Amino acid sequence: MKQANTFRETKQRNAIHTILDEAKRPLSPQEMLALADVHVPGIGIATIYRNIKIMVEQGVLSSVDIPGEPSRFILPQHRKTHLFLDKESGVAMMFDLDLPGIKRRLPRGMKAQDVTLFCTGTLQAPPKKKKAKG
Amino acid sequence: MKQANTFRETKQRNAIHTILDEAKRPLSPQEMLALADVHVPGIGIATIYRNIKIMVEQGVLSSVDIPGEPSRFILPQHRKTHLFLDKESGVAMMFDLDLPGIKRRLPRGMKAQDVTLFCTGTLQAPPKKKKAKG
DNA sequence: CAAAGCATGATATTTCTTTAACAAAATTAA
DNA sequence: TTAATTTTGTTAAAGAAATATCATGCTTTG
Repeated sequence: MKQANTFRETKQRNAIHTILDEAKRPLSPQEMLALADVHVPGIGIATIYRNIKIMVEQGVLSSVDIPGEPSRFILPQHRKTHLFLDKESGVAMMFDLDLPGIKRRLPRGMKAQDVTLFCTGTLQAPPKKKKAKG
Repeated sequence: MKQANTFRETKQRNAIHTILDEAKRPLSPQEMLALADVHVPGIGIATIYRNIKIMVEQGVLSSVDIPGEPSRFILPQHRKTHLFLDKESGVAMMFDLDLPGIKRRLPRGMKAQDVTLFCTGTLQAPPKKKKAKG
């Protein structure tokens, strides 16, 4: 019998979702490939792109554009307003920060819909979290 | 006698500089082609890219990266800190705006070298300037 | 104004990111 | 477990931006 078009659960698809959930930051397709490869050795770049496309259409993934860089992707629940990019490592992070009345402070004629900070510099490694009973 | 490697003055090169000087905003190579073509009909895209490269090396031009867009270029004397992009028209503008102590307000671990606002929305046409005796 | 050599325009090529094609493998429903 | 259908990995190919090539045209210098 012919089935309706439905999505299947695969190791690869689960791995892609897992690494995005754990990263909590925007990942490039290449970063996703490297991280997913730990869970599913041999996973191919086409699988990454294929699932990015599908997940974005489903609304499970959201894209993040960065100046002069390929797009990154993040789970919507991890998305924040502003961006920080460590240009050495290519690691991108998002963060929130209130900029009160920022839209009203723009020059005449600039009616902004979105306003985000884009910062570049160096990311210091956060102190290791102590595990309970660790 | 063999000449030292020197730069020559051409219609094309002058036109490229002129349009950048008049625009006072970041232009994409395609925008530059269209605008320069008014001054020098038939100018080719290769000439645009060639001169962009040369002028950037000379420090006469400075590049401006925009998320999800090809690079724009601006004369250094027109460069400002922040960016506004009209996504409809593709027109980019720069502006200054003080964000006091912004670097100190970033989350722990983010040591920023550069902090710029990136705004998208709609650009309203500025009111026409009246010329003296106009 | 003539020779030397840089610049131009048209086009081919490169580079990088993303998508397509397809046989084989994996998943699902019965 | 079987049969149907989706997914995967490999590899080719598409798209877009930027660069290289090269015959011809311009600038410059003497």
